[in-house]
Amino acid sequence: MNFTESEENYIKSIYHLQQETGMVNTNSLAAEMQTRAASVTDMLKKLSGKKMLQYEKYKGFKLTENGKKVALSVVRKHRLWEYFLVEKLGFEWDKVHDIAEELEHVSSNELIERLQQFLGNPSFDPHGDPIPDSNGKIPKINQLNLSVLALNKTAVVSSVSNQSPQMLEMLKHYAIAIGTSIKVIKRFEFDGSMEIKVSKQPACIISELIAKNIFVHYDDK
Amino acid sequence: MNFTESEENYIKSIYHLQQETGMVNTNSLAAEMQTRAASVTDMLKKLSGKKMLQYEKYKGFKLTENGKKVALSVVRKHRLWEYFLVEKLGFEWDKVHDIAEELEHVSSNELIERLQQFLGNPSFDPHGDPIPDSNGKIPKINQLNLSVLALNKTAVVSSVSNQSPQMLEMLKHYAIAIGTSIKVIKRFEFDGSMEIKVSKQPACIISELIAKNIFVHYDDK
DNA sequence: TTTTATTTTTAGATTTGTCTAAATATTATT
DNA sequence: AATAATATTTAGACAAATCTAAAAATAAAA
Repeated sequence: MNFTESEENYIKSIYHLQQETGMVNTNSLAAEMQTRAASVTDMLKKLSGKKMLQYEKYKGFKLTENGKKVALSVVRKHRLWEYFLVEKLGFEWDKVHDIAEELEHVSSNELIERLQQFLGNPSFDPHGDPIPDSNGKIPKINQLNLSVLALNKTAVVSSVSNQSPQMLEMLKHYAIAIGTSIKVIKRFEFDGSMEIKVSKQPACIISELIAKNIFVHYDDK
Repeated sequence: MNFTESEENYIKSIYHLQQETGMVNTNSLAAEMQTRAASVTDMLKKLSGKKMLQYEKYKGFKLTENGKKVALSVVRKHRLWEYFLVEKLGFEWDKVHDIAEELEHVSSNELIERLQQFLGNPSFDPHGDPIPDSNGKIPKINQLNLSVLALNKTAVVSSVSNQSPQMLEMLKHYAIAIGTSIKVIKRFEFDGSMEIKVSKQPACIISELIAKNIFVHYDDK
């Protein structure tokens, strides 16, 4: 089946929202899409006509299996393009989102298969988010939030949930990136900040807010 | 100024047509765009409102200087993406046109500047067509048609005007590609066919039609 | 359990790009 | 120069995606 750019964007947003909440409601989707509830309702009808949605008036909605497939294919394209932009074209990660939003709607499947190969079949995008394979399978990783990592256990930064320029600036300052080794030396009860040790850096202190946006996994050597 | 995908496509088509004829008329543009004359008229009004066109009702039209700039920027993007698809992703040249038609509308200027650098600032796309630079300047090459190349003068294939799968198949068979050295040994009056010598290949005969689609230039060593 | 507030949907309008059919202009032919 | 043929434009309609304002359904509060 064929989808317009707008339909793909709605499907992708619904996918992201239902990851959190299971069921999605009109207003939250309107907020996510930066549009009006009335516009959302119109699109819901269209998508449910195309069997992308389980939708009951006034009750909320979620993607069908087919809907999920479409969502994953868009997410896959988005993340592969982000990887391309950062790794091949040298963009900073906070600059790639909007461009990938456009590239993800280019329709050729062969393009995306070849791109994936060209990039060396990456499993994670530059923010650490997993890249679904062509069957929609998502690579899993046992990650936990840095704010709950056991003391003095070395772990590896696997993803960062806030991808703003401000966050990037801070992470650069602390020399933290995806793949960096990190351990927590001490936590301070007063404000939740913590002393950490980043590989090859002197120990330093980060705020609770930063920690909550960093996910790590144990190095499975 | 901002342009829709549709506006960009019209501007690009007008550009290509006016290269041939100077002035463009409604019906030929409708044919080129695979649409109806009435739709063309509607768009002409819109583009002339945006000062992209010199347009007089019933008289024909052509791009303004600003219009040409927009056209060249779209052509640039198209050809850079074609280069990427062939050289980096390994597509055959007859498969890249439709994909580049979509990619050319991705709007980021930084993207295209970085792509150009990443590709090594190519001057010609995989079909031998020149790639305008960021100022709209088009690299020139003194090319002539293979059908009028002087006998026994070695030249280099610089572009091929028919880019169909059928043409590609023939060229592969003759081991002719962009950059291949070639000379004409003999012309046959009977049907315009000619005996040629392609580097490292035994001499062979090609039809007049093939020759007319191949452009060459003298190797300026 | 009414009343109030919130959420969601409908109704109707708007913009963009397209279409068909009819009207008008231009060009070619007798 | 009148008529026929062709090219172009207008008028009016339609689908997609959006919007505002109002109505209807649901949830929360008194």
